[in-house]
Amino acid sequence: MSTPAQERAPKRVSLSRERVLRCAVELADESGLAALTIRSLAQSMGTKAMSLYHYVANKEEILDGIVDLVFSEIGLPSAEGDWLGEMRRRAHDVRSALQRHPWAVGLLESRTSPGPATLHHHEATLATLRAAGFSVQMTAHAYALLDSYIYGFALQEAALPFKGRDTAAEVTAPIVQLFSTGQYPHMVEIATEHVLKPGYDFGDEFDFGLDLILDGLGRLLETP
Amino acid sequence: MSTPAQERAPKRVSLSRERVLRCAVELADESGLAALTIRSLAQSMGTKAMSLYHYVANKEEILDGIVDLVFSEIGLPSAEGDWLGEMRRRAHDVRSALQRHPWAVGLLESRTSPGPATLHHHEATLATLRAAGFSVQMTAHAYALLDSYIYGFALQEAALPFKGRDTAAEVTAPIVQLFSTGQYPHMVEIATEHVLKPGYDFGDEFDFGLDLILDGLGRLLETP
DNA sequence: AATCTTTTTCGTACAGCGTACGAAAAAGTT
DNA sequence: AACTTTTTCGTACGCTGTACGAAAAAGATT
Repeated sequence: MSTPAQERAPKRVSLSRERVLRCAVELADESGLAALTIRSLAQSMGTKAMSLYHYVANKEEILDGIVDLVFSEIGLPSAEGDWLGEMRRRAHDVRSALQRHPWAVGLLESRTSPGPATLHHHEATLATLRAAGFSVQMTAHAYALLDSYIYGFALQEAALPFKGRDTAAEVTAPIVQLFSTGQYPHMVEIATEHVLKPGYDFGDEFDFGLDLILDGLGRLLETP
Repeated sequence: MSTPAQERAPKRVSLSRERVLRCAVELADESGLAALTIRSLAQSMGTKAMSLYHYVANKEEILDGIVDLVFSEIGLPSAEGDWLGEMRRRAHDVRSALQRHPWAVGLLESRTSPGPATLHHHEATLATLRAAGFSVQMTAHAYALLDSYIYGFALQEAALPFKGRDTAAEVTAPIVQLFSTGQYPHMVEIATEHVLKPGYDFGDEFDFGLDLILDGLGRLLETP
């Protein structure tokens, strides 16, 4: 080690738009979206701020780019497979991608120009629903419903002060203590009888809603 | 008019935490979250930046505060009413609040300390579900599902480049032109046969998903 | 009315942000 | 070796949140 281990060695790598975006994702994953500044990104790539502007027009383009990069990680559903399985798998894939990159959820709200990976993803999903027999209208309804649920779940998950199995207790217990016998009896009830139970993971709630939705959609497909 | 009509008259008003937050909401509504800076907020109140810090500790507290203010606009569901009607009304209320204040959706992801109005809202919703006969576990499932859907829908709505009835065409038509006979046939299909139809409003999709979800929950309540 | 105390305002300053501009350096071509 | 193109980046500007301490205003007490 030449540098006295103050930070991750900024290994100098030949630049490119692709690499800028990949490093941006990495940096956001490690340190959060707020830490993703042009200067810090440049430093993590072993270069200087203004050098990046040869590959991206501005920061907006970086944000658009990393959102599309997240979508590119998600496998495309197949119109040939059974739609229920494909939609369930897709839902899980999208959720886990948004779990790996929690900052992406907050970015979705402000990105209005989808990238190519995003467009391909939408196209493949629509194709699968249409092939399943849904009408054009029904496909629009179903897609809006599914994505609303997935994004909303990811949004709530990103806002949680804890993450994963058995990690809620540390945060929740003192709050419950504070509220007990107070003005929030039902929140305390949910906390003590559900959240604080061993093995609790908010992520487990995902399948409940997903199955209910897919069930409802399946019902509508059968009885037109 | 003394000042030559350059901006909205910054009517000097006696300060208070309450008023700071209210003005912050107003400013974010009018000019977007990015325009909500300490300096611009101060100017809109006819005072100077540092004066605000006597009422709020920092900007984070302002963001927490305005999110809670949005929740305070939403009527509380009643545990006495029929749960289905109450939950439907609540869903619509939350959605329209997030439509009035689109910036709030993006803020939800980063706020981990809910304010009093938010807590009261959660408490009342949980109470209604429990009173309807849902078990503790089922209430947790139902709440996560409903809020995921509502937030996710609001998120997608906020990301749309158009808003309201018959406004999609202007934005969508040129894109369809660009893509037609191209690699996105199903997106074009949805656009031409659904989105571009007169009277289209993405907001109308909300009820489809909401009814499907409430239907599914009702079914689970009856057959335990 | 004068003095003292507390509350409220805000001028100045600083580090960090995105990025415009143009020069310097490097790489590629002839 | 000379010229051209591509790539790097030093400097500077206006913006951000906010630390610090002084100034001003308001209230209290004598």
